[in-house]
Order: sequence, then C-alpha cells, then structure tokens
Amino acid sequence: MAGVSATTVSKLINRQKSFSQAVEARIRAAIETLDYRQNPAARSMATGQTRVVGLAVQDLRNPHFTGVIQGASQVAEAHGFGLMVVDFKEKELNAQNLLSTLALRVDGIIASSRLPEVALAQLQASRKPAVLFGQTEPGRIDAQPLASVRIRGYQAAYLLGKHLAESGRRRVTYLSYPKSRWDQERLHGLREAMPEAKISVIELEAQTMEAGESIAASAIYGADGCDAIVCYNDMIAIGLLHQACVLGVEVPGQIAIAGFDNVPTTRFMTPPLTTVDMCSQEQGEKAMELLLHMIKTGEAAATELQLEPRLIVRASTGRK
Amino acid sequence: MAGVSATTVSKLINRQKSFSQAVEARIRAAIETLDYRQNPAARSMATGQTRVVGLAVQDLRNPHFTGVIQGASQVAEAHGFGLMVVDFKEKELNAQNLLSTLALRVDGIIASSRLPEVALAQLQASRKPAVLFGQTEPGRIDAQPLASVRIRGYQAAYLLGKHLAESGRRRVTYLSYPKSRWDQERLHGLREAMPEAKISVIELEAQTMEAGESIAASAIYGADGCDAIVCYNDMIAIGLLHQACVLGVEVPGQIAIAGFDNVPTTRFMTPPLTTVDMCSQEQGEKAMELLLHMIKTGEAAATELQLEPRLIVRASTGRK
DNA sequence: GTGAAAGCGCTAACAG
DNA sequence: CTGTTAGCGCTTTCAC
Repeated sequence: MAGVSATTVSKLINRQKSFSQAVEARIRAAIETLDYRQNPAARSMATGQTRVVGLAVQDLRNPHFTGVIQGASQVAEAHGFGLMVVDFKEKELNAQNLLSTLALRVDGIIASSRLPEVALAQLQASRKPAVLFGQTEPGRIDAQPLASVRIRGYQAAYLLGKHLAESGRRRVTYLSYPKSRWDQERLHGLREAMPEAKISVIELEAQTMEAGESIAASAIYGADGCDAIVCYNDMIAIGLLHQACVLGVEVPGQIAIAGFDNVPTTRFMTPPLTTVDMCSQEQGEKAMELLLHMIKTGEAAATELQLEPRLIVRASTGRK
Repeated sequence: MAGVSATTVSKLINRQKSFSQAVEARIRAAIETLDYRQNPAARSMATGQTRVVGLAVQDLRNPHFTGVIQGASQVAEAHGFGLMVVDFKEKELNAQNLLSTLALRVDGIIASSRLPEVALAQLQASRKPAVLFGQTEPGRIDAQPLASVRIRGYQAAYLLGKHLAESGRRRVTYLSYPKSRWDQERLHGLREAMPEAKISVIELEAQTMEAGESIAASAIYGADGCDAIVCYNDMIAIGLLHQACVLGVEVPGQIAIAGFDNVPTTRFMTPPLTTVDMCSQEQGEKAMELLLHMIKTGEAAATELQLEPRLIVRASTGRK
C-alpha cells in the first residue's frame, strides 16, 4: 500500500522486531490515513487465538454475579481482551450447550465452580484454559485439576455463626438452597460455630428475593422461638427481611436476619442487612488475571487462589 | 474423512442443498464420531460474519442495565449468537475505544442511546448494523439514522408527576443527573404534569445509591416544605429512601419518594418504592430481535420501536 | 447431488 | 531489517 510488504506491517503491529525509523514512520502514516484495523477473524485463524475470554454464570440478575462480571470485565479490558458472557440460568442443559459453543470462540473460560458436574467435565474436555470461581469444596479438590479462585464458604458461615452466638441467638433457622453444592458447606460452618444453638433447616427452590419473601411467614413463626434466620444468600435475605417488616416482626429485636455475598443493596435496607462479603468483584478480577496468565504463558497450572470472606455486621443482627 | 469432500459437509451443515440419504447419513455419523465442530474463526473469515453481537452499557452494576443484558442475552442465545458485553463506565474515552474494537469482532452492536456523541458518530462510521436502546430524545431523531428501541422518558415522568399531584404533593424536589441526556426530558414531563407544584432541582454527580444517600439531608431539609422527591433513577432513590429512614423522616407521611426503572429491589424496600417501569428486559429483547433481523436481512432500516413506560405505585408515595 | 479450485486477511518460517 | 512463500479451515463459484 505505502511502501512495504504485509509481513512487515504485521511484525510492526505485533511488535516483534525493530525497524528502521523511515519504514516505521511510513507504515504508521499509512495505517493512520487508511484507518487500518486488523481483521480479528483472520488473525484468529492464523494464530489460533481469539483474544476473547468467556465467562459463564448462573444468573445474570444476581448482583453477586454482576460483581464478578464487572471485575473480570475490567481486567480483560485492560489487557485488550474481549469478554463473552453467558447466563445458563441454573439449567444443566443450557450449561452444556452454551459452554461447548463458547469454548470454540474463546481462548479461555471463567466459570462458576457451581457448574453442573457434566458441564465441568466438558470444560476439561475442551482443553481450553479455564478458571473456576466460587466457594471451596473440600471433598472435590482432587477431582478437579482446574485452576480456581476460591473463597471458603465454611469460614464465611463460621464467622457469621460466631457473631450470632455472641449476640445471644440460640435458635437459628437456615434457609437452604440445596441445588447449590455450596449450601451444605455453609450449614456446616454455621453448626460448628454455634454448637449450643438449635439449628433447623428449610429448603428453598430458588435463590431469589421472591423466594425469601414467600417463605417468611413459615420461617418466622414455624420453628417456635426462632431468634435468627440465616439465608443462603443476600437475595433471599432481602426478600425475607422485607416480608418480616410487612408482618410487623421486629428485626433485630425479635429475630436476626443475615445473608451471604454483600450485595450492594444490603447496606441500604431497613434495617441494613448483616452479611458476609464474598469478594464478588475480586473473584472476577483474580480469576481473569489468572486466566490471562495461563493463556499467555500456555501453562495449565491448577493453581488455587484463596480469598478471605469478611463478616459485615449491620443492624439486622444487633442485640435482641 | 468418511467418504465425501469438505464442500459437501459444509453445504450440509449450512443446510444449503438436499442430499442423498446415504451421504447425509455417512456425514452425520462421521460428525458424531469425530465430535466435529466448525471453527468459528475460519467460518468468519470466509463469510465475513461472526455470529456474535456486541452490547455496550454505561454501568454493569446498575440492575436496569443488567435487565437489558439479560433480555438481549436470552434472544441472542435462542438464535445461536454469542454476546460480547462492554461496560464503558460513563467515560467518553472508554466508549470510543471499546466500541471501535468491539465493532470489528461482531456482526452488530446494541448500545445505550445515552452514549457520548462522539461514540455515537463512531458507531455510524463503523457501518455495522446497530440498535440503540433507551429514552426517546425528540430533538435528535433526525440526527440519528440508527435503529432504536425507545421509551418515552417524558411520558414516564408525566405519569409519575400526575400521580404525585393527585396524592396532594405540591413542593417537589427533582434529584437530577445532568450527565445524562435523558435527565431534562424527565424534568420536563414532571413539570408539565404538575403545573401547580413548585419544583426545585438538585444536581447529582453520580447515579448511585451512595449519591442518593449523601444528598438526602440537604434534599429533605433544604427546600423548605418539600413534600416529594423524585430521583433520576431507582439507585438514587434507594439511597435516598434509606437515609431518610436513618434521619427519622417519615416516608410517605412527611415526604414521598420515587424513582425510575423499576429495578427489582425497589419492591423490597421499606416502604416499597414507587417507580416507573422502563421495561429493562424488554428493551434488551426487542433491541436484539431488531438487530438480528437487520443482520440477517441486511437491511439497515432506521426502524424506531416504542415501548410504554408503566407507573408502579407503591407505598413510598402514599397519601401524606 | 457432489467435488475441485480459489480465496477470505492474516501470521510464521525461512531466506536474503 | 525486510520480503517470499505457504497455509490456518472454512465457504463459494462453477463445472461435472
């Protein structure tokens, strides 16, 4: 076009070698005037790399996942990578199909470690670099030679349990979401932190504000003398807290309420909701950093990064 | 591989012609055993299509945009299209860079119509099919020969204003977010719906819960006798409502509070927040349907679709 | 109904 | 430091 061969331009753009001042200037000028841009598809075909990463979450509407996406997106952007997001809505079938088509389009995948087993297996089969994010699952570490950014659900629940015990709560109801493999870990942490408390469990079908709302009456009045309700996540807790207010139940006077994730709105509820920060955004950031590192170096290290949950005490679990 | 030429396989996969039973069976069998998948990059290079669409939003953390993404994602998925999401965080520079790189990777772009002017211009220059979503801007229709899914901000504010007037509110403060080009339209609707009310305006730097929280005291006590506060969006309203409770202000007894967007959490606030549903998810769905139609037919029609805002009356604007 | 040949726009290996 | 040659995996004329 303006002096040199395509190869030279390619090398310049990919900063592979150094060039004579004259040539470099001419090329840059030409690029400028022609407003030339690489064709990513062609580049991909030649290199086998797409400079795009995939991110799979359970539920786009849950602010916890939005936080993860936000974190991941930021880091990807800083490295010039694109981000493809898929929401498989807790459906096993979705997860499989979406993941397998996604894998073809990207250089690597970040996915919730709560992915269905089959989808997890498929991820490994895809041979793409992959990083899982989410709660630690002690029993399964050996089974998963995938890199991951973890946060201890047990620890999170333990912190919360200790706090509740210290505030004098003795009869706790745990609103469980058994579809999640993280659920039991949380219950476990709670139990160990509150050996003297009676802990009963109610199982929920969904992890939504609506689910928390509709279970409220039976959760509050069901187990007699219940003085604290811990929810699988903040979405449930928000719904529950709201309905408790509607029912005229005093929070925290009569009953304490808490959740997990530290979703932004929890701070703005009345009363503000005690929760455990699960580092949503940081999970996304770290996972993306790890993944990009794997992509660039080509090493498939099954690194495991640990984040620490932080208890956020707010008014919803104040003294009785 | 197993009997035929690459051409034939290609034609079969893309359902271009019909084939003899025998051949079709053999090919399908081979695809099955080899677990063959098309290489999207190669396909893209040959066809010039990526089967991916881009979606650009202001702020991933705002549930309104999450709703749009959700809607768009669903439709894209149903049509076998991937979705690349970019969050330009209200930064003009971001918007430009991100959009121009995005444009190369996708077959079309959906973007908030609140995009900075320069970015908007760039979108048009990219010559990719594009659909804007968001509030109608009457003055600019001619200037934008882009397809769009619109919702009348004026109408939304008018509905809300009428409701407030009917509930006897006479001294209204509007928490404005002047960075948004939609802001004035809302104020305008409010003014026309409440000709007998005194409307004062406070300008905010951010459209976040924190912004609503920190302006609360001056908004509530500043204009004397203020009996209603309308916020640019629900995020601001949530922060404001929370802080009003902290300050011991009665809502709606002393002051009414309302926002726009019908973000899911508004229903679960105490008191539940009156808002105007701006059809977040539907905006995403319609925009994606429109865009995919444009991509498939190749026509660049500057269609404009209108959605109707719906007033959602809740307790936060009950009678004094 | 099926195949052969050419080419999409780039990068990689090897010369010069 | 720069250019030549080849080929990434698919689709697309155009013959057969």
